[in-house]
Amino acid sequence: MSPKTKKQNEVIRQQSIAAIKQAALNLFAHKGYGNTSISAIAKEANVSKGLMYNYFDSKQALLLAIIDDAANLGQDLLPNLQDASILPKEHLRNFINNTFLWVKGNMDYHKLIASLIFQEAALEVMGDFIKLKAAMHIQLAEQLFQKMGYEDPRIMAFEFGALLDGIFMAYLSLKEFYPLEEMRQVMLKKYDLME
Amino acid sequence: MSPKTKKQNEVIRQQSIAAIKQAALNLFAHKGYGNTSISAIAKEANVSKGLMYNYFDSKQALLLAIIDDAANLGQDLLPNLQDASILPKEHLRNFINNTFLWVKGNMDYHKLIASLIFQEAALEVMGDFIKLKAAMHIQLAEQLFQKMGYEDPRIMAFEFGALLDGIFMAYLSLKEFYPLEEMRQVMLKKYDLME
Amino acid sequence: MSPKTKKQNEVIRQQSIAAIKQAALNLFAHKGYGNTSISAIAKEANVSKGLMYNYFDSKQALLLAIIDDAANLGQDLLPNLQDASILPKEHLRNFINNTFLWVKGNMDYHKLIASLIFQEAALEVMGDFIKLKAAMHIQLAEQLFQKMGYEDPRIMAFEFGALLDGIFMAYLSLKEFYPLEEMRQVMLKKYDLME
Amino acid sequence: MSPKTKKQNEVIRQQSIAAIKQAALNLFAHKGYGNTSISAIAKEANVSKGLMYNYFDSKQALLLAIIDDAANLGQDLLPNLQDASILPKEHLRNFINNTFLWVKGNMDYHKLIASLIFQEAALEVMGDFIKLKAAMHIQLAEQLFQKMGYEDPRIMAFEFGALLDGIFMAYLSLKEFYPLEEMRQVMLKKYDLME
DNA sequence: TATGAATGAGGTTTCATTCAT
DNA sequence: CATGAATGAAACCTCATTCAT
Repeated sequence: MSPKTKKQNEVIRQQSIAAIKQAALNLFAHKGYGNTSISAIAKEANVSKGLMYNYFDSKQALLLAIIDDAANLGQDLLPNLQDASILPKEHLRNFINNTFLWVKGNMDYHKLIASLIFQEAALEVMGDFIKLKAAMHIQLAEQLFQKMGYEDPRIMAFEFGALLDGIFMAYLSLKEFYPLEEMRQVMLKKYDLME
Repeated sequence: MSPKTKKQNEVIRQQSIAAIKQAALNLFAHKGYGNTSISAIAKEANVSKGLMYNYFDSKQALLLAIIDDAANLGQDLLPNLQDASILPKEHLRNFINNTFLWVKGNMDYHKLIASLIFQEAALEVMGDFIKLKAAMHIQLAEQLFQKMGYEDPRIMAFEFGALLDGIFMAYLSLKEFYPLEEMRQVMLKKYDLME
Repeated sequence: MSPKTKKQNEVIRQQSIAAIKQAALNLFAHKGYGNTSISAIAKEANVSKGLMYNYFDSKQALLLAIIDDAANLGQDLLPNLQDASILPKEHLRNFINNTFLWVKGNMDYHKLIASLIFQEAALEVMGDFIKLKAAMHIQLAEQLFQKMGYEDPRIMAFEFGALLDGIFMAYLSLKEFYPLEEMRQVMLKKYDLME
Repeated sequence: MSPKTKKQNEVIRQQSIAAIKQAALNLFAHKGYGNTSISAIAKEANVSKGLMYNYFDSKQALLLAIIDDAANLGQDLLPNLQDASILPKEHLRNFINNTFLWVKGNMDYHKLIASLIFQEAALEVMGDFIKLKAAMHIQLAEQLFQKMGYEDPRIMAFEFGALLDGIFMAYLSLKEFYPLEEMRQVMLKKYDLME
């Protein structure tokens, strides 16, 4: 009966938004964006369809919000090259280890993004966000390889990126049957990063 | 006055079927299976919606027919390991070269299949066809690495597969901006297959 | 190579027409008019769809042609009341016996007509043909009952008609499980027509 | 500001469901199930096509729901033979009177069910529901005739059923032109049930 | 803030009918 | 006389979105 305080409302809002995003991510990742209906998301999140439209303008807006979250989460992976107190080798090792950790812990985000890469319509909507990120990774790797004195850092960066992408793609497909940990070791060994 | 001969009809049928498959492959690959309507396919193929259903029982049957074509095309890539007159090294070199050629020449097929990997609904329908094929490639690579005397052929095969997948995935995304030819050289060098 | 004579052509025509009607009757009766496609009829009749349209202007025209055949076949059932050399009792006995024979021998016709009775659209198309026929039967029975000296021949005729219709309706539903022969005996006994 | 209460929603739901069923029954009965489109039902019920699918999974499910309603309505017709305080004669009289009343008051239900009997496809879907019911009626009549001391109750029951079916069939066809009330009297007299 | 009944555009599919040969 | 490839209207159905409460 008594009206909720602003703070209480804000908490409720955040909870609802989080539940919706969580449900949507789960369904988008496993069934695909096109095969997931708003009704299904609402049911999974235990809210009404109407509420979803209070927080997100459209199904597409919901997708973009999720992608955005993924991007923000991913930021932490990037080593700060400006930090001169850390050796390039260490940077690379951290990057590899962090990336493996992130993918293992955020399979749904990774799966969703991967599934969108092959849809031009999706790519347009996502405003080059993905391509940009891929380019950034490659560039960063190139700089590290250069600092480490490798001969052809650009091509090495491409190889590095392909290896990571290919490993994670197979992992998404095979899941627990894929030797993910062994592949991490392979990568560390390949760039002479074993501790 | 008389009806068309059987041969004439067969030619017409094959032309229509080819046009429909071609249009569908094109749209499926670029827009995604779920985002492509029968109407769009019919318009692209310059036939009526109804005609598609003369030749394919459903949209899904059309997809399966296209996947089947891809599978048949892909058969030729696999080196015949039984052929003892060819060295393992040569086998591997051929496999790599053929695969690069195939992907370059059949980008749409590759894109379509890649896009389906991340859709569980699609995977079920395709009856493990894709997983099977992937497994076959890995197994084949493992056998070759073993014959070539490498130490841990299984993990090497996984690395090999990841590298190929990652390269092609990036290529599909970046197209002419991706250094595909240089990556082929990288692979040949990596396994000491330069001529 | 040599052109067929007119007579030969006429024979072929009649064969094709008969085959089409036969197939259509069969399918209409068992699957229903609405659930039977022209393709199915053509396949069942072993002719092309186009040929059907040579002989019948439309699916509906084909239905009407079949109904017409049924009507003509049914004409023979009606006893000729003008023939004074036959007693009313004998007329009635013949009518009953002939009707049972006809229904048993022409289940498909009967089933088809019965299924159309409940569809107003069909009734309109069939131009009151069925209502007329039913009325004729009732009127005829009424005349016979009158001649036989019964008290309320009109109501008796309605009862007579209802009994016949009800028996045949159940027979169509239960087929060999229905005691058709026994019901014929019931009717003959009821009107004191046993020989 | 606040959402509708559960009770309000339930009322709305039931109203919509009733309107849809009513419209569908009307059209199914008069035009036939196969000749009635969802669009037509929606228009007749003054709702959108989509709403029908909120409440019924398919056109067929809608049909089944209507048949189910008819079955429930029809339950009341069956006399309770266990009730020893009522004479068989009375039971039979009640059954006849109730059935005539029911058919007069529920012509559409009766017409629909009758029309479905002749469609094998429909019969399969309805899971022998209709055949079962018919068999029940016959069996019940047989028991009554036996208790009443008739000689051949089984055949009498078949005759009884045929008469009822035939009367109602003709009534559905001729409507107000059919002497339904007189036929009821005929039946009561026939089994010596006049009060 | 929250609900879910309702909508309607658009998707997949069927099939009577046409027509070039 | 005969064929069957092709069409397109109309059927069934789905679902993102709106809106009264």
